[in-house]
Amino acid sequence: MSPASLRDTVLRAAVDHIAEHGPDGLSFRQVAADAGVSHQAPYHHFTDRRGIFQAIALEGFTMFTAALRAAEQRTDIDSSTALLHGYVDFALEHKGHFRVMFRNDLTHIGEDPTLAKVADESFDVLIDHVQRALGESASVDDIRDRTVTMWSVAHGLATLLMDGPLEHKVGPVTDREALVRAIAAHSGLADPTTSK
Amino acid sequence: MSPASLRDTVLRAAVDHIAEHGPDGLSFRQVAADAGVSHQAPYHHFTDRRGIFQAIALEGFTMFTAALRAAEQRTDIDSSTALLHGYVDFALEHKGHFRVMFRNDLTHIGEDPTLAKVADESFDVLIDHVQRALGESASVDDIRDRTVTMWSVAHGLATLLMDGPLEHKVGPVTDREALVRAIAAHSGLADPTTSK
DNA sequence: CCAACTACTTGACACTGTCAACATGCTCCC
DNA sequence: GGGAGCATGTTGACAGTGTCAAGTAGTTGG
Repeated sequence: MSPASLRDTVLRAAVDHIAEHGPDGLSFRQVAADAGVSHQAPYHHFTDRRGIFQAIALEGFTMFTAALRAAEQRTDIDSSTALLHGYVDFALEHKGHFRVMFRNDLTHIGEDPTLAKVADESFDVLIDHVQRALGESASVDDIRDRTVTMWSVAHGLATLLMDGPLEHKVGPVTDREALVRAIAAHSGLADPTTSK
Repeated sequence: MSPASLRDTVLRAAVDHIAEHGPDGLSFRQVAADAGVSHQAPYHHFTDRRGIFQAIALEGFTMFTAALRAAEQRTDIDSSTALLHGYVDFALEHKGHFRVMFRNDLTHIGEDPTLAKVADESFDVLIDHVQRALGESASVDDIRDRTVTMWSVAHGLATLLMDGPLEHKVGPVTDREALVRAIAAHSGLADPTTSK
């Protein structure tokens, strides 16, 4: 097994497991056993159990930033709706990462400057977007409030869709595209005067 | 220790612990020890570890429904903003419960009809509110979309405030009242009958 | 009065994360 | 070339965890 391979094997196994069963049941020893390696081998790639989560979150936020930036470039829908779409789609398509990224108790992001920086870049995509949409004359407070609004809608929708209570309550979402579009409209996100 | 007392003691200790350290570090044996009782005693009140979380979620959703209904009655602000306020305030004032309520992996709400029913009642407050606000003529789709929007904003804001990334990014929220009000306004939540 | 039940105990088991000490191969440098 | 150092892995041990099993007081009801 080449140098980076075991690390990668463990990481992918962990992400897959988390996507399906959540982060809590994840066993350090189990992933080691699944990789056909001794129970201590992963310790040479991650300082401890938390290290795996930090690595997953790091990878996740990196992909997240790229996904949001890419979504913003869509030309078929207004950029705010596109950003909302990108946020929700990423969460649902990368559950293994997303489930960890916002779990402070798992990552202790405050104690990991590298991780904090990468996470910041993701959020900056949102802030920059709002800033650009509102123009130079916008007040700091206005930018803040709109960013928080957009972020709340996106994050709330993503987590509600991912964890189930929403679908259980309002029925299965057959057309995510339409739902996201409707919510963007209803939440004032897609207002033509504030989008590109 | 009287009959219901140990159950209550364990429950309260668990809620307190979760509010401070999250649900994952919670140790069945530790709470038993803290209560000055043998490590197996709690099993007579909760079938297993999950049973504690189900009990917490049950209690949580019951309080949540009451809190949302109470918030809706406020007369100083419009009822949609009030509901948003109620949602966010409950989350931040009952972290120990809220952290568990939406963690399907902890409660397995689908396997517990009683819990599912109580949770449904909470969400019904939102649905009923939107239905009442939109009036009889509103289409099913419209009600659904607006409910999901409102729910997303509320849930997103609550979780982002609770887990920190928001405050870390946009600075500490000194005036939650004002922030909630601004978000309600920006997200078209305030007075849904005249927005859009 | 005794059988059933509730509330709780002690004891054991497999499993977990982590510390420690040891093996093995690769690379670098004198 | 050869040894030092390091990365990668191993086995062994430890305390702590959730949970099954069996036993013990105290209460209750027929």
